[in-house]
Amino acid sequence: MRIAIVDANNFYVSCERLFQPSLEGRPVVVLSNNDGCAVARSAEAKAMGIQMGQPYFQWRHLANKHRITVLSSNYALYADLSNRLMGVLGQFSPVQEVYSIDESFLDLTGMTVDSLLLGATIRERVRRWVGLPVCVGMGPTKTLAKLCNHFAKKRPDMAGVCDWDSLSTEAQANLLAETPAGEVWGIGRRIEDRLMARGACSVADFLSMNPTHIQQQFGVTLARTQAELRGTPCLSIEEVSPPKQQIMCSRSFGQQVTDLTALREAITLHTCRAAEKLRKEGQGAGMVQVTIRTNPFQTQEPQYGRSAHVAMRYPTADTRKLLEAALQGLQEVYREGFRYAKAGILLTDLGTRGAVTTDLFDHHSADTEKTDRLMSTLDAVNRRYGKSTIAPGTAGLKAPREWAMRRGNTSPSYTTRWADLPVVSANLQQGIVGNNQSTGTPGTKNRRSS
DNA sequence: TCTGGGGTCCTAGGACCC
DNA sequence: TCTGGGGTCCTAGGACCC
Repeated sequence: MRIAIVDANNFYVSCERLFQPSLEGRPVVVLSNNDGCAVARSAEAKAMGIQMGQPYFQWRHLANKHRITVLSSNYALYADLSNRLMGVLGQFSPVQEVYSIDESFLDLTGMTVDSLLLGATIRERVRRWVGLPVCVGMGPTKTLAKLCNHFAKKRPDMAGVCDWDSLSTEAQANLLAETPAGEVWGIGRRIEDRLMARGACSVADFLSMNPTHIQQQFGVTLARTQAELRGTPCLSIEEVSPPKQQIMCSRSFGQQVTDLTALREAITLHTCRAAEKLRKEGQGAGMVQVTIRTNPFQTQEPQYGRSAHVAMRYPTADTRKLLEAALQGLQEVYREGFRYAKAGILLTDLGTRGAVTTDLFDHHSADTEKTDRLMSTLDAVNRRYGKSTIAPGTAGLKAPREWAMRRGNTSPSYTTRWADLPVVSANLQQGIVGNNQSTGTPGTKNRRSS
């Protein structure tokens, strides 16, 4: 096998820089929802000591002092650029696995091209056609390819491309000895600590451990990781993503809420979004789980958190039925007197809606063709005129909601909203769309060649 | 004052079966 | 003076990923 993994550098930051070139060479950080934590950092911001996942309030002083550009996350922009990136990468192999929003595995098995040349070509083409910087790692297994991708990012002399098989035996050994085991794909904080307690600090140390002991003490997953590092493939490329097993929609509130009405609004909106995803997947849910909780970081406040499971009679994708179940679950878990920080719903027991044995005496439970048509129409309207144009009454009418997400500094949706297109002049923009705040004009996503 | 939102897989232990 | 052996299914919790 020969596998490549292509991974964008500081993906969210690079997306922002693409439309704001003045940010090039300057420290930039993109925040998580609610402007909570750092989720993407430019090289300059990393050098200032800002950690991945670190809460904003802990490094706000640094941001002020060093004039760091701090942006709220703009998922419409990132998702669109991700699609373009994946499209270009797909041209380099018939077998592609889109692994995450900014990463893709490519199967290069049997190709005769020179690895380093191919890697350089991929980088050049993505840079030119999409505008994003990427690094390429290659190897005989996914885990080795990932490790090489790490090397390609860390070592300037590699020029963004690293192929395991092109390295000399000596170079391989040196890299393995220099690299901490925690950098390996599949070794997280906990396992790294346990490995260190056994004296294994580097990847080389980890490789020298007895596979049988690894399996016994750490489980089969880590044993596979070790085998992959030794060049034995255990993980294959998954071209078609297997059907989802669960769909989750949850959000922290911009500010904490106490009353049931606000929670009902949030749960309603989350259920609608989850049901939409469910229909996109072509599935139905057999179980709805509702969760609410207070803020665990506010240790001096009374804490409360609970989930309720509500079973559906049949796997369904009908927003109304799922919502009824969700609100019933919320009623069960809600207690007065707490300041809630987060609410969410989880759809599980997913199955194909067609493959249902209907109840002889209950003709109204399973999704009917009429239901499907209604839901399709609902989705079409909300796609056309913007999210929640049609929403259940329990979503509330008051906008903006006081618990809405905090987003201090979001960039425009440059590629998915006509009004935000960077090429349109200000006058023209006024003439065409006025101050219309509605989202995506239909089809914009597919007209990216223009 | 301020701490994200998704997912997956594996394992251990309990309930239950014959 | 004493209570088998073998199996499945389910769930909660822990680990990982981005």
